[in-house]
Amino acid sequence: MSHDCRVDTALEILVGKWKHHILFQLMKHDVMRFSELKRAIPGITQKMLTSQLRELEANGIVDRKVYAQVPPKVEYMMTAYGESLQPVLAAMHEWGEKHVQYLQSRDTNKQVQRPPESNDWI
Amino acid sequence: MSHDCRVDTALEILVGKWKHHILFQLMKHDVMRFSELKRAIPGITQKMLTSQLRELEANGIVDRKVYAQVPPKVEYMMTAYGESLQPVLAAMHEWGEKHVQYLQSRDTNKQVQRPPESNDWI
DNA sequence: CAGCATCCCCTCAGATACTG
DNA sequence: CAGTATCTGAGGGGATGCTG
Repeated sequence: MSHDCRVDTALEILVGKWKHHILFQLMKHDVMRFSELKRAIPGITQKMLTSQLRELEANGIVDRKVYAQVPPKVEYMMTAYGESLQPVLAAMHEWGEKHVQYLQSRDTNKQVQRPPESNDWI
Repeated sequence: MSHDCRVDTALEILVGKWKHHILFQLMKHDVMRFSELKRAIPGITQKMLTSQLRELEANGIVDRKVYAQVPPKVEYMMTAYGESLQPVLAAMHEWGEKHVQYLQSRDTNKQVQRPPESNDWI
């Protein structure tokens, strides 16, 4: 009743300037080291990457594996539970694409059609 | 910046402390006046309600109908296009519910690992 | 390599007051 | 009734430096 809806719960997980980029990478690559993630997400700082990963970890979305060695090696991967976000992200991605087209067709007619992309969500 | 996925496009529409509450109400009621929305969403201020509605309107999600009369009367409703958000919100809501349960079961029983594959989320 | 610690800025959103 | 107009504080996020 007062649950209104749990959309905000999902939003809390996804909101954050970089969180869905991280999820995108981890869903694409299975396992990634910290530096790999940083390289794969242009513009992100260590601080942001760390904090966002910590939040995702605290929510059970990603797993963190630390190897006791020097130099340090830390691997990140989606948890099985985290994978359950896939349909949600897919729905958002799909709608987002439609919305981009919608805005283009609405705002102006001289706008060129969007070129094909290769790195979409599954 | 990120051309690899359109999740952020959907996020831009949904993010905002009150936006999904407004969408929830408008999807439930078809047509609502400004004051009805304000009453239906406890805690929201006029400023927030106005600004969020303006953004939704600018994105073609909601429609604003002004009656030229005194006192003023303004009605808000989902656009046909805005209705296309419904499956996205439904997916997020569904996942949010599962996540709440997941957090509860994880917090109340920290020793036992939850079997990830035998589940019905999604 | 993978971080933590600081400092700082800027936006979001709350409170309050005013208006056609 | 349905809005504007201001002021303000909190915190999300950036830049930089240090460390095991």
